[in-house]
Amino acid sequence: MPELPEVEFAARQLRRWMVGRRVERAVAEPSRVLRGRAPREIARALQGRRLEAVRRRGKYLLLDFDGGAGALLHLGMTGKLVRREVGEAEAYSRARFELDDRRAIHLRDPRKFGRLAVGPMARLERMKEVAALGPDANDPSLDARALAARLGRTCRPLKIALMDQRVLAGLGNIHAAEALFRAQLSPKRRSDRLSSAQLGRLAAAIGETIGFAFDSMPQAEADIEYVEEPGAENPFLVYGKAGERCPRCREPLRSFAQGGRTTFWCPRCQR
DNA sequence: ACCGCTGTTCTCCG
DNA sequence: TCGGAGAACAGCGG
Repeated sequence: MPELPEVEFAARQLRRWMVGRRVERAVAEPSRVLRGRAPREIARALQGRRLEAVRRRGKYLLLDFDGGAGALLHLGMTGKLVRREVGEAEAYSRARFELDDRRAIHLRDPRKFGRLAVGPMARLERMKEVAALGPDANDPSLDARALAARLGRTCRPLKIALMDQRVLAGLGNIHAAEALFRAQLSPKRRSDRLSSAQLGRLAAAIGETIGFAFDSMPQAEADIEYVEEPGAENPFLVYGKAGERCPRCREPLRSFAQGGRTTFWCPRCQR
């Protein structure tokens, strides 16, 4: 499920549900989500702590508890946060925080691609995956110059570089393809050979892509669970639309494999 | 029944 | 050291 917009949605939900609350019990099942750490380490690190803040860095969630304690959460491909009553079962729950309001926040992750780590926040922030993250794709100061500094570091194809979290944090397969379509740039182009006009277009396109995704998402004020209805229409411009006509030039859209993922694009108007 | 997949990380290879 | 391919993780939906 999650790229940057969905993770931002999860961050907002978590703030509403959990900031200011005390964790009465933290429970985790042994699973690869814990990366070999013992469930009781989760319990020991978080039990009795009050959540002070929730931050998002790219697709990571950083939970700041009192006393400098922290939790680092990545939703992987199928992870999601849900709120239940304490005692209510949740399928595929890999960890849960039982709060002082009789609610339990579960990390539900059927495929176990997600990740939960706990410990002093200072240590979590020094972990390589977090420390090496590029600037947030949603950062309003991301302009042509900033993008040039990031993309100039590699000669890989644009689409691959945009999905590299060390280059830019937050874009995944869908939004990288969507941003390139909006910028009219080929996913195959070398990252380090863009003109400043093209970089400007790309910076704007990334902002539009993320903004559009935010806008088409339910706002986190209500206690709704974010689930796409089955049969809902594909909301994207090119993702998942191979064979359909380009919304800009009517050329049939195409797809091809790139870095083990499927890239969707318009071969006519993306150059 | 089979294939693909909104993510990350690892290994193997050039 | 870089980069590409493929595998692994594991369940669901088309």
